[in-house]
This record gives sequence, structure tokens and C-alpha cells, in this order.
Amino acid sequence: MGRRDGSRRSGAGVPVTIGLVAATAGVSRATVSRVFNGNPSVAPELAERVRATAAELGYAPSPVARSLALGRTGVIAMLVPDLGNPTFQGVLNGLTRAASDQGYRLLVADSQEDLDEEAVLAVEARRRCDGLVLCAPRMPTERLRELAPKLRPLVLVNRELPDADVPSVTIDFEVGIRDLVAHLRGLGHRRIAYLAGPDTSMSNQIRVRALQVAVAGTVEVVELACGVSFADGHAAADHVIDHDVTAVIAYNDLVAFGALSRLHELGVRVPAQISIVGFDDIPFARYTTPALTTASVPIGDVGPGAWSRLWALMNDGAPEADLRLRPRLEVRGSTGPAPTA
Amino acid sequence: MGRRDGSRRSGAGVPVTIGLVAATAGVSRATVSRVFNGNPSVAPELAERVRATAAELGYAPSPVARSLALGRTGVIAMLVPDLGNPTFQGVLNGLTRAASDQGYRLLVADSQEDLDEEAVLAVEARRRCDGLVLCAPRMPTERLRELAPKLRPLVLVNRELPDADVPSVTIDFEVGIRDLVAHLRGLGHRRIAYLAGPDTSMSNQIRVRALQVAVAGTVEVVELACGVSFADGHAAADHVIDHDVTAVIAYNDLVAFGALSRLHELGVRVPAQISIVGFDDIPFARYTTPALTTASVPIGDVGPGAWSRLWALMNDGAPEADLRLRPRLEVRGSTGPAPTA
DNA sequence: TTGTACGCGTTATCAT
DNA sequence: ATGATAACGCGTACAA
Repeated sequence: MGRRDGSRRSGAGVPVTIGLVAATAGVSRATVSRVFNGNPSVAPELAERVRATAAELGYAPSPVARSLALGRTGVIAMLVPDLGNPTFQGVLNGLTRAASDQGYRLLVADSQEDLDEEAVLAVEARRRCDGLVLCAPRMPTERLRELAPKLRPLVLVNRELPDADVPSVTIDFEVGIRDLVAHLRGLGHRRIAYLAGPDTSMSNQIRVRALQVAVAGTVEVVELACGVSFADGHAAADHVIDHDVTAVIAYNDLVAFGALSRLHELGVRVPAQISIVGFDDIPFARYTTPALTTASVPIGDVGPGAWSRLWALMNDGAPEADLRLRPRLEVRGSTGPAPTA
Repeated sequence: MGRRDGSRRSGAGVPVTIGLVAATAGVSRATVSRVFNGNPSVAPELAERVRATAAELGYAPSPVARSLALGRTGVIAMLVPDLGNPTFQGVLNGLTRAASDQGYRLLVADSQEDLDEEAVLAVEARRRCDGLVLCAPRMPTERLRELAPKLRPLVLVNRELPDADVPSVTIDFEVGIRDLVAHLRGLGHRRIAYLAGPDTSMSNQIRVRALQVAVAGTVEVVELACGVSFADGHAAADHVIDHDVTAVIAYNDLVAFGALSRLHELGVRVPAQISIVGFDDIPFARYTTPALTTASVPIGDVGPGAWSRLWALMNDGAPEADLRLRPRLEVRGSTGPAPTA
């Protein structure tokens, strides 16, 4: 070893290990170990003495050493493509809390949308922990499929891997889009603009496909390149009015906001002249003027759902069924009857 | 050990350890170790053979075992009081990216505002890692001071610990408030409402104190209980108009939005009748109508600043100076001259 | 009930 | 340049 003397850093005193406690208390290391693991086969008074000297010395078991000895770390990892994306805050929050209920901690890794790095990161993160929650929307399916065995116990977020025995938690975008379209069609809209997210984005592709299925020829859809942010929606609104549509489906709430804001500036009345819907139902979607009709995504359920599946995998080993979270149509003020031309 | 046979879980094959690779390749473990650590004192052809069998067996060094042997984990931890708070997304994002540049991963823990748990969590998180970034706004100073030695290498976020040799990264709320007040005073405002955050919140207390200092008797301040969200601001706006003020300083941008929205509903013109300012400069503060004047907080700099200090501590040991991030006054459309009564 | 001794998977020292 | 071996700190069969 590099530090035969047992010192950690210059200036640090002798390391207070289980051995030191044992020696000081005049017992064996096994006894100390038993005390700290609540093993009842230790004489109460002895246990107390051990606890006392341990406290005196400020001893606490080393998680790293325990991990090695036990073969489990008490940590799970989640790999996300972009920590900057607000969506993940809700997921990580839910995951952290759910896991902490069972005494598990969370390691978070960010692939920064780098596909090559992603696979390496996933494997590395997994090896450091007892399980992995993976969100890798861009990774090719075959790549994921060959990677999966190395990552087990593994739970997927926002994508499924059929016939690979990997549980997943997904959002049912199809249902969300379908309800949105049905709502608009019911209001008489027959020509709708879709403000698209990045076309490299998987969730945009899903929305586009779902849109085609949902309209089923009964409604005309004009797809407009846009983006994911307020600014993108703001800019796209100018193009919207060129296309003679009566309603707009935005990639997400932020985009819908941007469009709403721009239309307001342009003097276009919502929903009298144009109806707008978003997707997500972020906290203040209800407070825009007019309040935003949207597909409310139960993002807070993703983390707990993922944890429950990971937990099952790490124990019984019997994988739970996939969880497909359904957005709920939230009708507010930004949608109304199509204007009669 | 509980698993003398070396198996991890039933169904898993023999574990592929450094020993297996060594045996298979017909060399010693030391050699394999050297190869994987890029030690040049290995014959090129031998190294190649080792690499080959390792690849064949699918071997990768165990991070846990390495951590134990090396005395370092390659992981740092950050403890936050509430992962649900959007502020932390920017911090965690910056921290993760900065740390990953040096090959470090991030463990995130959430104390959920639980003061007792917080201390325990901090110590536990720290022991699992090589360093800790701590954000514990509510922890009593004495408690923190006695805890600090156990947490080193330690960096504090959003609070300082004088004379304790613990570097910190903070936001200079005083400067932000001061600039905001100066701006409003310059526009002729003499009676201002402050929409307060939770009074248990440290950052609210700082704002209140800073406000008192900034106005220095030249401006009258009416403090109104409010909160942190859009909804809180929305509700508080009704009280604002009862107090005959010409300007409003909101606890943060979200609150400012809420107030803005409500005032719009009430037919109060901003900034003609009332000016409003926020704090933070969240992404679409520039897109509200009117765009929000605010104190722009460089939240993205917190993570990197914390990492740089932690990194210094983990190496040279020479602590870097505290980083005090100054918000920048961002004048937009929500503020204007005070109406002449 | 307590102690002895080995193993977890790796790195590093020392000898060859 | 390579190998044998002692650590790292802990948990637990097994013996006592």
C-alpha cells in the first residue's frame, strides 16, 4: 500500500478504525463489528462499553470498507443526458426521497448528451453502486440491449426495451397528445400547428408520430420547427400566424408560453382567434393569461416508480411490470371554440 | 464473510476479478494492476496479452476495492436542503460538470429540511466520498462549527463560517438588494412593498436586513408576508394595492411573476401605476409582459466555484479565498418612474 | 457469548 | 521487468 503507516493525510491523527476501538476497549474486532451491526449476541454491558469507547474515539464504520466486505454499497445511480433540463429535477427529487426511505443514497451522472461517453459512464456508475436508473433517450437500441446485462439491476426511464427483462418507467405521450387533439377537435379546430422540439429528440419524434395517429386525417397538422424554450416559442409565433391555423400544439409548456406571449404582443387574442395547448403542466401553467390548457405529466411519480422497480430487482429479483404514466388533460383558458371563418 | 464462495447472487457466474485475469493470463495480480494503471514498467507484449484476456473476460477494476486500497473514491458529495428547489438544479449541474472534468462523480443527498437528519447525513455522505459541498442554511452556526472538522475537505454554499478555514461560495444578496433599491429610488419611488419569503428562510432574513440597510430611511418599506411561488405572489398582489405603494420588491422572480399576473387581472398597469422587481433572473424573466426588472444571480457559477475550492482543498490543501457572487441589476420593462401622486 | 482467522478486490512495497 | 505479499477496514463462518 501507499500508506503503510496508516496515515491518511499529513496532519491527520491515527485513523480511528474498528481495530483501534477494539484494542482500546479490550475486545476483538468481531465484537465491535457485532455491536455496530446490532447483533444481539453481545453482552449488554460489553456492548455498552464498546459503544462508549467508540463514541469517545469518534468512531464510525467506513462505508467503503463495508461496501467491499458486504458486496453492496447502499447507493444507486441515475444517469441523465442533461442535468440542466428541468424535467430531471422532479425525477431526481422523487428518486432521492423514495430511495432514502430504504436508506439508499443517490449518485447522479450527467452524460451531457455525449453518446460515446454515455455507455462508459453508465457502466462505471453502475459498478460503483448497487443499481442503475438510466435515462438515455438517444442511445441506439442495439447498443442498449448489449449493455443492459452489465448494468443490471437496471431500470429505464422514458424508454422501453422489449424482451430484455428490464423494467421501465415511461410517460405515455401518445395518450397526452391524443387527448389534446380530441379536445381541440371537439372545439371545432380542423387546422392545427405543431411547434416541434429538436428533431433529434426522441420525445419530439414520439409526439410527432402520436400526432399523426391522433388526427387520423380528420385534422390538418402544420409542423413548424421550433425548440424547447420560451424564446423558441416566442420566435415561432410569428410563423404560426402565417399558416392560417386556429390552434397550436406546443412541444411543451415553455414553448406554449413563449407563443402565448408573442401572440399577445401581436394583438392576437387567445383563445378567441387562436387556441394554444402545452405539454407538461409546469407549476405556473395555471397562472399565465390566459391559463394554459395542457397535458399534465405526473413527473413526480417517475422517481418513486423507478425506485420501486429497482428495489424489487435488488431483492426478490422478480421484476415489476413496466409503469406507463398517463398525462391528464388539463383544460384551462387558452383553448376555446375555433373561430368561424 | 457471508459469501466464501465468492458468488454475488445466485445465477451470477464466477466474479471476474483481477485475480482471475492474472491466473488466466498466467501473470501475477500485480502485473495486471500495473497494466490497468498505465504503469510503463510492463513489457509491451505482456501488457497487450493482459489487456486481451481482460477484454475477453470482460474485466474492469472494482471501484469499491480501489477506493479502499487507495484511500480515495473519486466521488464528492453535495448535500442540499431541498432538491425540489429549482435553485439547486443550476448548482448541481455546474458542480457535476466541473467535477467531471477531473474525473470526479457526484453523490447528492437531500436533507429535506430536517435539521437533525442533516448533520447525520452530512457525515455519512462525507465518509462515502472525498469531499463535501454543503448547503445547510438552517443549521445553527455552532453545530456547523463543531461538525466542520469531520466534514473536511468541505466547502460551504450560501453561508460563511468565519475563522474556521472553510471556503465558501455565496450570493451577495446585499448588493442585489442595494442595486434594486437604488434603481427604484432613482425612479422616484419613496414607498415600497417587500413581498417576503418564508421568515424561517435564511435568504429571506438576509434580504430583509439588506433592505433596511439599503433604504437607510430614505424610502419607506412595507413588509408583506408572501412566500416563494407564483401562487404566493399572485395572492399577495391583492394586499399590495391596499398599501398605497408605488413599487414592489419580490422575494424572487416567481413571486414577482405572480404579482405581475394578478395586477394585470386587476387592471393595474405596470409600470405606469406600480413598478415591480424580482430576484434571480430565471430564464424567462425577460419574456413576461412587461419584462421583469430583476437582480440577475449568476447561479451557474456556484457549482464551478465550489468545485474549484474543493479541488484545492483535496490537493495542495491551500484553501482558496471565499467566492462572493454579485448579482447584476437587469433593468427591463417592469420598472418605471413613480407616478406623481 | 466471545475470539480467531479469512476473505472482499485492489494497490504498492520489497525482493528478485 | 515481474512476482510474492502485506496492507486498506470491515463482516462473518467457525471454533472455543
